[in-house]
Amino acid sequence: MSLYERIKEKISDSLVKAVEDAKVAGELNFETLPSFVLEEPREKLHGDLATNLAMVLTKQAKRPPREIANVIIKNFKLEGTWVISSEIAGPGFINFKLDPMWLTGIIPEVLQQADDYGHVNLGRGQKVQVEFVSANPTGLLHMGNARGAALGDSLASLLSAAGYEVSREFYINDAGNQINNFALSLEARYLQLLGKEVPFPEGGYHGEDLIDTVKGLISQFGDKYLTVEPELRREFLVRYALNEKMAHIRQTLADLGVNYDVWFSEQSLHDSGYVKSTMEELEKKGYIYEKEGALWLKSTLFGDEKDEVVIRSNGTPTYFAADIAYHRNKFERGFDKVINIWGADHHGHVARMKGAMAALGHDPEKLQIILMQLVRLIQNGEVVRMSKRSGRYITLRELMDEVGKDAARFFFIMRDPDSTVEFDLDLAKAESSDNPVYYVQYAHARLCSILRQAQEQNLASEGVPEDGELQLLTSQEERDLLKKLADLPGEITIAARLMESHRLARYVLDLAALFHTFYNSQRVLIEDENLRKARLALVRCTKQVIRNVLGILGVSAPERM
RNA sequence: GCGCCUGUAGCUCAGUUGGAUAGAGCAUCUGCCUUCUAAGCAGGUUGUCGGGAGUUCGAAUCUCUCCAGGCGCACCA
Repeated sequence: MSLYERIKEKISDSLVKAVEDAKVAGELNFETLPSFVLEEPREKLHGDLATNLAMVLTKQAKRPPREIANVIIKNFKLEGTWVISSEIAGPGFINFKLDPMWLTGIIPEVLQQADDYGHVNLGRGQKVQVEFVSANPTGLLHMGNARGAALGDSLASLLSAAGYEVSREFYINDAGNQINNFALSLEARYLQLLGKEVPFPEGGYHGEDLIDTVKGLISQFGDKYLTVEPELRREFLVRYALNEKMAHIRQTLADLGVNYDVWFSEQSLHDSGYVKSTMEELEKKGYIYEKEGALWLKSTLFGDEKDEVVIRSNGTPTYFAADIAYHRNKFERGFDKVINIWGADHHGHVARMKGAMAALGHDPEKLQIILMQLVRLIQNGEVVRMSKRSGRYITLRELMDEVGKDAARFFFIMRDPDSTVEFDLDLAKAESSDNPVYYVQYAHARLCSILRQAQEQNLASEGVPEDGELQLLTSQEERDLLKKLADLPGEITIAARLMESHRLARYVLDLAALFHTFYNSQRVLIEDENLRKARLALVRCTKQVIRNVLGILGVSAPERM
C-alpha cells in the first residue's frame, strides 16, 4: 500500500473508532455504520481530505449532520493520522488539514522503488489476456486499428503495472468468407496485371495495396500461375498474400510499439477440428437446433436478441462458430480474465459471445469486452467514410509518418473509448507540434537537462537526502508536485479497476503542468546546499514518475528535445 | 421500429460511479528569456452540463420522457 493510502486508511480507521466510541458513550445513536467516503475536496480551501460521514449518519442518528460532525470530531483521535486540524463545513462535511510534512515521505518511496514506483498489487498475479486489433489480413491497418492498438497495448501495460500477468494476443482472421473473397480479388488482379480482361468480383477488396501485393508476387513468380488450375492458383495467391500482409501488419504494429505474445490463427481452429467439436459440445448440451437447413445456436436463452446461425445450410461454419471455439480455447488456457477490444460496430456480438460462453459452462463475467467508438476522419471539413472494401482509408502507417508514433498513441489513449473521436487530418498536420504529448515529453527533457547541469557542475547527489533536507520543500509548488507524485499508485489502481488508461494520460499531463509551474517559480541549482539536495531529489522523483507513466502508455521519454 | 453509445466553454475533450463555487488544452487578449530548455510560465475572457420532469440534505453523474448524432439488428466479419 502506498504512503498516501496508508494515511487515508489510518484516518478512516480513526473515524470509525470515533463514531463507535461516541455510540458507547451514548453521544450518538446508530445501528450499522453506513459506507462513507474520505476524499480530497475539489476546493483546496476545504482542506486536504474531507468526509461525508456525518451526513450519511443523519438518517439513523436522527440528528442534523453538523451536530453529528461535532460529536465525531470530539471523539476523533489524532495519533498517527498526520491530521493537524479538522473543521465542520457546508452541510456537514468534516474537513481535515494534514501536516504538510507527510508529503516529503514520498521522495524516499519513489527513489527506492524507482521503475516499480506506482505499481500496485490489485491483480495478485491473476492471468489476463488482452486481445486487440485482430485486423483482417486482407488490407492495411487503418485509424480504427490504430485506436485499438494504442488502447489495447496501454491497457495491457496498465494491468501489468497493477499486478496482473498479462498476455497480448492478435487473432488472425485467415479463414472463412472474407478469405474466399480475398482469393477472388487477388486472382482478378493477377489476371488483370498479366493483361487479361477479367471483371473485378463484386464486393471484392478494391484497395491499391492489393495491386502492389500482386505486383510483388509477379516480379517473383511471373505468370507461372496463369495456366494452373484456378483452385490451386487461388490457394497459392492467398498463401502468398496472407504472409505478406501479416508481415506488414506485424511490422507496422511493432513500429507503433505494440508487440504481441501470441498470434492466433483462425484457420488452426478449423484444421484441428476444434470448431467442429465445440459445435458438437453445444449440440450435446441442447443449445443447437436445425432450421431451414442451417444449425442455430439458441443464444436468446442467454439474452441475445435473436438466435444465430453457426453452421450454414451449405455446411460451412460461420465466423461466429469459429469465434465461439476461439473464446472457448481462451478460457481453457486458464485466464482469469479475458478482455477483448472491439469496434462499436461489433457491439451486437457481445451478448451472444457471452451467451455462448455461458452455454459452454464458462463464467461469462470473465469475458470483458471494451467497445471503442469508431474514429471519424475529417478531411477538408468532410467526413471520410472508411471501408476496406472500397479501399478508401487513411492507414496507420500514414498516420505515424504524419504525426509520429508517440503522438499517434497518446492522441488515442487520451480519449475515453466511449467517445467518438473526430480526427481532423488537416488539423493533425497543422497542430502536430502542439500535441499534448510534447508537453509531457518536454517536461521530461527539462528534468533531464537539470540533472545534466548538476552533473556538469559537480552538484549531483545520489541516494536519499536526510529528512531535515527534505523538509525544506515547503513552497506551494513543491508541495503540489509532491502530492501528485504520491497519487500515482492510487491512479493506477483506479485506472486498472475501471480499465481506463486515459486516466493515466490525464495524470501525466497534470504532473507535467505542476512541474513546469515549479520550474518557472524556483531554481534547483542554487547555492543553499541542503535545499538544492532536496530539490534535486524532487527532480529525480518527477523524472522517474513521468518515465514510469509514459512507459505504461508506450510513449518515449526523450532526454533532450 | 427495437437495442447500445454519445450530447459539458467558440473548437477538441476530462469530470475519481451522488458531494461543497463544473475543469483542462486549442483559440483569443496582456505580461515574463543577461539565471537549470520560451515545445514553457503567470494572468484576463468563455457555460440554460441537449430540453423537461422525478428521486434526496445534495444531480453533469441515478430514474423516466422527449430532441439530435453515431453504431448495430445477415446462412458478412
